[in-house]
Amino acid sequence: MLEKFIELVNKLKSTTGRLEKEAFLREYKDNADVKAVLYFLFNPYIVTGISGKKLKKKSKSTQAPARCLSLVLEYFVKNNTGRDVDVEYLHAFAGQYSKDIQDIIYGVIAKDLKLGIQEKTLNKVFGAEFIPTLNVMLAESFFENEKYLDGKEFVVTQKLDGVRAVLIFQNDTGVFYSRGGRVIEDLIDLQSEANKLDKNYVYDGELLIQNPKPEMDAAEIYRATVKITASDDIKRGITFNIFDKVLKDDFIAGISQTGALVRKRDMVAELEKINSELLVPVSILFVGNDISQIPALLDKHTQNGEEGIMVNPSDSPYECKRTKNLLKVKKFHTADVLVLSIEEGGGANKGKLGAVHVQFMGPDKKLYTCKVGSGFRQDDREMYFANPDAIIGKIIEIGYFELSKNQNDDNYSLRFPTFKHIRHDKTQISMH
DNA sequence: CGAAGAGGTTGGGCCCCACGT
DNA sequence: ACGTGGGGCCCAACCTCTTCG
Repeated sequence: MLEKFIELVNKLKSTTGRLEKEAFLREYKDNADVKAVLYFLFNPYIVTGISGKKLKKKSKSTQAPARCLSLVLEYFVKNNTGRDVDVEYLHAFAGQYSKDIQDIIYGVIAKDLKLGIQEKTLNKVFGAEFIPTLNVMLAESFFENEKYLDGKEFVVTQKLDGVRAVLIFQNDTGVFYSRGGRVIEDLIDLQSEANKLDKNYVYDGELLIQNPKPEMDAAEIYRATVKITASDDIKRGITFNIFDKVLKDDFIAGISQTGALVRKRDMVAELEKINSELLVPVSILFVGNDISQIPALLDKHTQNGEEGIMVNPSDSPYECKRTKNLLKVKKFHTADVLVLSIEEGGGANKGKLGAVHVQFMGPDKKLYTCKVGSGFRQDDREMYFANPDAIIGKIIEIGYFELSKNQNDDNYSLRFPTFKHIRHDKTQISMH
């Protein structure tokens, strides 16, 4: 099993061409052993509890190595909580091999082996059922795709900052799935309300806490929602805010040709009839073709702490992928912040800049720190890591969505921070 | 030659689990 | 018994490369 897999790894690493990678994979179409490793590596529902930091732990005891890789995979499917004994078990097995092979074994168990292929390529070669996935419609940015709306009528709805969920009926039972395809268990009240819906359809929406306190802003409501949906307890007090409705057969096929406006009006009509406190229609705010209305609508729906708005062309399909037929309109802030230090990256960014630690000013005029690691280009990452003084102590402009807080301390941080450029003309921190 | 597709980086913050005190 | 750190997953943004049309 291991030898053949390593042979494939070496072939995949020998090229950057996707078609060539697909051809290599095709050679192993009938090799159940190799496919089993790929399945383990790319099935998102298999987790091992082992990653970088755990791998650095040194073994305290020695144990006899497992006989073969398939036993190791089997072991980690069952033992996935990341105990020291599990790390030792892995070290014992990997220790029998040379450095190169060890790296591959560790990459498989930590599930971070980079081969330039992922689930999409595997399913293209081995069939759509090979790696189980769930794909929902994801949005592109409005400001980068404004032209796409030219001459089209479109529908505007509110953008909700909660937890994305799709409701799919299986054997007459409503099951809620997260964006990553995980079942969201124990939403007992919502599941019983869901029985009132048409079971031939899939409902797409956002989970949010039911009665947020008036003083809570959108960020606090989001955190309160995650707190409940991510816990193992029974999940009560959650509403399902539905923004789309698609025939189940179409959803499984990956596209529904029914236009967005028709789908949304149908959904709103159905929910008004049911009149449930927990199944809330995301109402239509605007229908028309005047793009100049969008900034005004955005202003209106960010003033009281809302996240922004969403736009679908009226007659566009529901597509189970990231698409311009769903555009998100959000306001980003910019700030000039001070770089305190830099941090090395991982993977492809090893030996290059990973992130910078920056100092910014909170609304209380006190100074806080956070990290900024997105937005750098490859040549930036190389240059700043080789010459840290080119960025440390300098003011940089960054983009961010909002100031954030966590439940552990009183510190502020920034949500979705991204690097823009160095401000050679500035010496002071300032927030906009 | 630009758009689309796919892959791989990075952030904050929540949960649960394992481990050390 | 309790605090802390790691892993996994929720929210993402953004860059790079290949292939398609």
